[in-house]
Amino acid sequence: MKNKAAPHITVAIDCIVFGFDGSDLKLLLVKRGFNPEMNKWSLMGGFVNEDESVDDASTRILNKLTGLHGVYLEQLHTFGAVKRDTTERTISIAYFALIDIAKYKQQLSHDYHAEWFPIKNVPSLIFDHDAMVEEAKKRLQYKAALHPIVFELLPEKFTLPQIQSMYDAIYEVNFDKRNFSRKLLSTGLLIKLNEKDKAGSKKGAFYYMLDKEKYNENLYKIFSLIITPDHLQFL
Amino acid sequence: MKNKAAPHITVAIDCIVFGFDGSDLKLLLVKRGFNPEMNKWSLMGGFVNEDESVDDASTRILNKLTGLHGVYLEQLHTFGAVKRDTTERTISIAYFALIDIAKYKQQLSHDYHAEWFPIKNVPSLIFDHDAMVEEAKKRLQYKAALHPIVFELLPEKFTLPQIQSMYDAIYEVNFDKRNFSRKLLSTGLLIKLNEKDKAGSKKGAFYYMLDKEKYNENLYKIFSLIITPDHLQFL
DNA sequence: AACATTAAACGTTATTTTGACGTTTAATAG
DNA sequence: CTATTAAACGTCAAAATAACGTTTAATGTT
Repeated sequence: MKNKAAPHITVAIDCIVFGFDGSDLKLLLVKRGFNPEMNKWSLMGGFVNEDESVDDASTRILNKLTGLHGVYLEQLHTFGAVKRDTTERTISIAYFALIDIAKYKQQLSHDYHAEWFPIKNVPSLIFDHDAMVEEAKKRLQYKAALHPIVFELLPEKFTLPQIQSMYDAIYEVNFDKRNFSRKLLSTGLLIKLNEKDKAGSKKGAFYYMLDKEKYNENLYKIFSLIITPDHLQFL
Repeated sequence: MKNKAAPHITVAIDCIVFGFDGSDLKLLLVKRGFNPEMNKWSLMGGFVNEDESVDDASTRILNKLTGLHGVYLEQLHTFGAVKRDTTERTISIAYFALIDIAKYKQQLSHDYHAEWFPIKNVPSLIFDHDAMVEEAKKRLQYKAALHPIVFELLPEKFTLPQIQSMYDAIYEVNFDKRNFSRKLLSTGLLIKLNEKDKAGSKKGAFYYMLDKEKYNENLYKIFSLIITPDHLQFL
């Protein structure tokens, strides 16, 4: 099939930005600043330029809002219904990002009116953005079942109760804290520090960090956290 | 950001078609019929029309070559490097399909010169099609770890040695046949038939089929097939 | 200083699952 | 009737599991 007759379509990028603040999983939304659907909550997005790859475009767009570099960013799914945008035919390549909220600099929020929402309390969004968020949540569940990517949501040092809170939020279940802790520590992925975080209890919880040297050989062990039927409801 | 200034880009579909013939996992390739790269092996593809969604486009393109309906088709990844196509800027939305080769009607192969290749013996492909195949293999490994989608590669009735052969091919390992069989049967996903397939041995192997009634409640159990470190090398 | 309180840490137990592997069986060929 | 072959059936010690209880560290109050 020759290329010349092929239609040309506008290609957009939409970003589903997940953040964790130490106790809750959150989603970053922006107020749309123009018609149609002005002033409604939306995912952050933009268009792909002619001289950049779609991955470069998504990095540029994400950096423009958050000011962050080196954020975990993964392509999710391309949404391509004919009438998904009311102005003209547009396909959107959706990416999801994982951000430690403590690292997020809010310097751009006056430009975009960006705001974090708890994942359980997301307002209705424009176009197919609701569907994008659902798809991203599901992808996160799949990915986190077999890969420790959710550590991208944590700061360099974190506690066991914090990690568990994050897993509880992602899978929408309550893991047994004794079994969760035993299994996670048995993966060999963590280094225990001598400092404690006293914010959550009187005793204080030990800080941990990822053992980068053993990461590659132990990362597959993360699956053992989720093998109980209750934790596999997302399938 | 307003839409009017956004560039328009050609949007293509490329299909990675996996098939299983009862003993080997295979990939369907076509000989490219026009320049550039005429007569070289390539994935099957086409362009998205203005009046169809990307999912409809992929179904149309796949049906055009294979003649099959109801084929398992899943969006894989959008490839969007600037110069991935030498004629003009094109992004490609890659899908992978799973086909039972016995159902495949070769009526189109004179149009496209389509041919099955064993997954371990794939020739070099045009553009970024090699990367698409690698990405699809990895996605299949991820997906099959948590979901019994690979049954889409099997006929209605299949044997235990056939399923294992398929898993061995997907994960590039040799599962222990006694443990594999015990675990798979313990999922409750299969119904044992009274017929035997005598092609592979003198005793003959019992046929099984999927228990559709118990599918939803048992599908998560498929993960138990792959929890040994050797089987998780794809992570 | 003593006591109360709280969440984190440490732990127990019966059951289930696991990997590694051997043996028996069904059916065909000679 | 015997030999052969792959499928089916199985054993076993070790490891992991879910469910849950107890102890500890540290702070606040009296």
